[in-house]
Amino acid sequence: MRSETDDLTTKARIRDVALDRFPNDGYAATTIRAIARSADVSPGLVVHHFGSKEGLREACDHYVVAKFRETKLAAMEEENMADPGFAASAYRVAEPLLRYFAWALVRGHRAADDLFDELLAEARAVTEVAIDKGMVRTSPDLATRITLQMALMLGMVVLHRHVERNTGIDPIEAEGIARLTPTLLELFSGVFEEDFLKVIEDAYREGAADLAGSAG
Amino acid sequence: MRSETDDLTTKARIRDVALDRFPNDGYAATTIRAIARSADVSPGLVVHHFGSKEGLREACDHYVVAKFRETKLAAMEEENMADPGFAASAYRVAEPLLRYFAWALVRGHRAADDLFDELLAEARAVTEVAIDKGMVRTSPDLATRITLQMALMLGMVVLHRHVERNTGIDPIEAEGIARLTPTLLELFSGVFEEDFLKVIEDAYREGAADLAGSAG
DNA sequence: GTCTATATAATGATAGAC
DNA sequence: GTCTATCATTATATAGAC
Repeated sequence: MRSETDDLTTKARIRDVALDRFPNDGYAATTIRAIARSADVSPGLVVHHFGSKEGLREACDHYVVAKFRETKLAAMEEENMADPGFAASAYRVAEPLLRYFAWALVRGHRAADDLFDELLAEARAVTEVAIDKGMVRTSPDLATRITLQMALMLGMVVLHRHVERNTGIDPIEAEGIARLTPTLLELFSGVFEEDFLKVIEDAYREGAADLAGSAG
Repeated sequence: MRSETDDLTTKARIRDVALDRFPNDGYAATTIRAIARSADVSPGLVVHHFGSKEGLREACDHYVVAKFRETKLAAMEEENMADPGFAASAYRVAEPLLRYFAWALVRGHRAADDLFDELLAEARAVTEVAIDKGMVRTSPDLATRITLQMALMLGMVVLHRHVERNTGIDPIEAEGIARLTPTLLELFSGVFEEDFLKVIEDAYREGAADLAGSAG
């Protein structure tokens, strides 16, 4: 699943290890030594490349956010606004990136805050178009509604472990979010205009059939 | 706002400080020394009372979870099931407790997992009754729907900072959750039967009027 | 770019006096 | 119950060789 830009410089390898460790083990528990060991380099080299542990963390932040933007924008073009209310494009990124983003969101990293606000601005724009087209319902306080829905959805990602524990489906995985989509549509069905709701439900059923066919 | 059981033993004071610090500063950054300083005791005493830093954390877990259960159960009795789908009773606890619970939920502490599952079981029971009474709609996969809604709502609490940043309303505060209720009702309106939705919307408007009157 | 060796600081936990 | 003093460990970051 490695992307075509296999930038496996040593520096990138260190960053990728940190990217994986920080959300899973926590910041303090992820020591420079542990990262160095996993990346098969010396602790000194980690510091050489990133200046400090904090520098490494910031490098991870910026890398993840940049990568997230790329993927998100790509997803936007291909299928524009299949289900605008969901900001579903936010989830079209690799699992480690999403996991890191969720972690940074909870810890309140600057870059993550900025990305959250960006996703929000985008969701606002998309939703306004969708309202004009009669797909999505308007609201007495649309800005708050969109903000809450974004926080709810990303919050679910943050608490994905509990969803997985209780349903066996992990919303942080691409397949998991797909399987949970019908239920999410049901939960947020009040946001959509009735006609459009039928359209996306049908679209999902087709997509599910496709998936079942290709995965079989 | 201190409860009538003012158990201000030194041990309780230390625990309260830790309760406040762990979610805000993180586990590692919350040193025994820092806790001791805030509680005006020696670092040695912290260890004397709780055995170790990990022991202190577990004491916090159990205290918060127990307190949460008390408050939740009390709220259950008085107004039974005003809006069952929301598991709103989960939010009738003091802000520091909710903040700690959210933190423990993200970190995956055992006691927090158990409480999450308990809230889920309760929401299931309440929802089934509500469905029988024609207040809430059923679902092709009710268990998943309830689990997702719980994760969404608690996830919003975990990401409360971002809601606050973007709307000026903080869902971790009692007043904040009250102000956000109409929008949450709107987002999840698809979950309720139409007649009942009107009932709770009216009930909210009355409540809001009451609040405005008493706060004016 | 990469390593080894080390300086410096801070932490969790212990021991024992009061 | 509460304190002071201290140990042992471990961490980040630096210095300098290769």
